[in-house]
This record gives sequence, C-alpha cells and structure tokens, in this order.
Amino acid sequence: MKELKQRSTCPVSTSLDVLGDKWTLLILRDMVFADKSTYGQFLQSAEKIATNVLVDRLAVLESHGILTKVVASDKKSKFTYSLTEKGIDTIPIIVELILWGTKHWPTVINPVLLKELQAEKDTAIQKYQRLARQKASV
Amino acid sequence: MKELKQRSTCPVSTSLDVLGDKWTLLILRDMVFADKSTYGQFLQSAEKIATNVLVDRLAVLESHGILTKVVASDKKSKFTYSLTEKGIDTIPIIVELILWGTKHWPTVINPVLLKELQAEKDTAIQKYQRLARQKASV
DNA sequence: TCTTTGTACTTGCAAATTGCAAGTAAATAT
DNA sequence: ATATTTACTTGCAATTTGCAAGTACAAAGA
Repeated sequence: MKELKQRSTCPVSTSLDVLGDKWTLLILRDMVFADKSTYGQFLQSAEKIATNVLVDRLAVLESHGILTKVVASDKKSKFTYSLTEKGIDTIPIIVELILWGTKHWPTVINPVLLKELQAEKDTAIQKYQRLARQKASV
Repeated sequence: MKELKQRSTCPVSTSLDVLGDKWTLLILRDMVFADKSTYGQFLQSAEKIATNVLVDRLAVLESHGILTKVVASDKKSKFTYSLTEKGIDTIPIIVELILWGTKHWPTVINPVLLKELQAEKDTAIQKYQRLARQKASV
C-alpha cells in the first residue's frame, strides 16, 4: 500500500501527484475507451509501456482505490482490473486531454467518438461513465 | 526549439507527451488562477519547483507555442510569460483536475471558486479563458 | 561611483525513475 | 509430459529529478 505524498494541499497538485506522469492516464484510457482490463492487454497498446512500469502503475492505482484487481472469471491465472467510482471520475480529465490533443496536435481518433465529444460532451461523458460502471459490475 | 516526440497518434498520449508530468500543469495553473507571470513568481509556489526544472518546462512550453516570453513592461531585466490560445485551451483540463482532486483527496481550495466550478462549470471555464486572454493582451 | 538587491538563469552531482532485455513461476492447453 | 499463456521479477544502463551553489546583468540605493 503506497501512501500518497502531497506536495501541497492544492487539488491540481494533488491530482498530479497521482495522475501526473506519462503512463497512468493511458491505462485508464485503455480501460474506458478500449475495453481493456488485463495486464497483457495493457502491454499491447501502441505506446509500449515497460512491464515494470505497468506493474508499478497498476499497484499504485489499486492502492489508491482507483481500480480493483480480481481473479478473472474465466481463468484462475488471470486478473481483471476494474475501475472504481474514483477511477470513473477521471473520465472527464481524459476527455479534456482528447479534445486538447485533437485540437492542437496531429493525432488520429475515431471520428464518431470525436464528434460525440465535441457536440455533446457532458452527455458523452455520462455515457462512458455508465458503460464503465457496467463493465465494473460484471 | 524542442521537437515533440509522439509515442503514438492517440490524442491522450500526445497530450501527455506535452503535459504529462508533475510540474507543467502547475505552471499553467499559476498563470490562470494565481495571476503569476514571471520566473520568480513560479518559484514561490507551495510545491517548490527546482530552478532547472522550471527553466526546462518554460522552454518546452514556449517551444510548443503554449506560452510566450516577452520582456516585462516595467523592467528590462524581467520577463513576462503569457498564455497563447493553445495554453488557454488547457484550462478545461486544469478545471477537471481541480474537481477530481477536491472530490477524492484532502485538499484546500477557495470555496468561491469551487462552487463556481461545481455549479456552472462551462460558464466558469469561459470566464477564466476570457480573463486569461485579457492578461495576455496587456 | 560603488555596493546591494532583484531577476533569471546555469552548473554539478547524487538520487530516483525509466526503458530495455531477459528470466521466473504458476495455471492452462495440447 | 510438454508447450503455451499470463503475470510478473530482475538487472542494468540511460535519463530525469531534486538539491545546493554559483553566475550574469540590470536597477536601485548610499
């Protein structure tokens, strides 16, 4: 159980103490928008996270109650990671990163998703939060 | 002029290539919500950024067109950093970090600002973006 | 004019983190 | 019985960070 060392009491600073690196939010992105839930699936993403970094980030996220780790329903040798409500609440952050990235950098994204986020952001966020809750309750 | 190395074409990944560390968004937070605009002011923040890290992040942000650096109007030996539109567009990200932090961690924040963000998020974002534009145009 | 202060860095170095390659271990499939 | 899948662990080099100190130049004060 890793404890959080807050650099200050500022909420931005504290959020960055948890999420402020190049990998953590990519794991959450994969869970929300790519339906990934296992160690092996996270490893396969385009950004090629190193195995030790992935293990570390999953442990930190679990220790902070952002996701949970349970034995998979199909295999005993497999674990499934699910978002908690605290994790589901990061979806608005990820959405804003999507919108800023697509607006200001050369990126590639599912155009249906992009239009959904641009036209009805709050509705789309609620939809993906609902979907995440469904996945988590299986 | 530092070039951006994108780990992938995903907009989340690319946004994190730029903003994904513990310090960059704190500088932007200080510019938007604490009216800071000089090297010395950034150094004084509660999180105590190291001087070499601050210099590096300011240079990266400038090279990516997120902020501009100009000689201050009052002193020739002083520089003023201002947000560009690309920088102003990060305000929704910062706001979501504020909301996630205040909801899930022990933090301290101006209650007026928090209520403003919770009750009328979009309106408040527009307000702070407008204020940032005013500062930048002085 | 000389000194001090303010502002913005630069430098050196130890510590921590990351990235990469390889190896391990238990459960499952053949 | 053997091979494969899944989830790690380990070792090590390279990079990044954090800390302390020093530099450079403009402005203000004596």
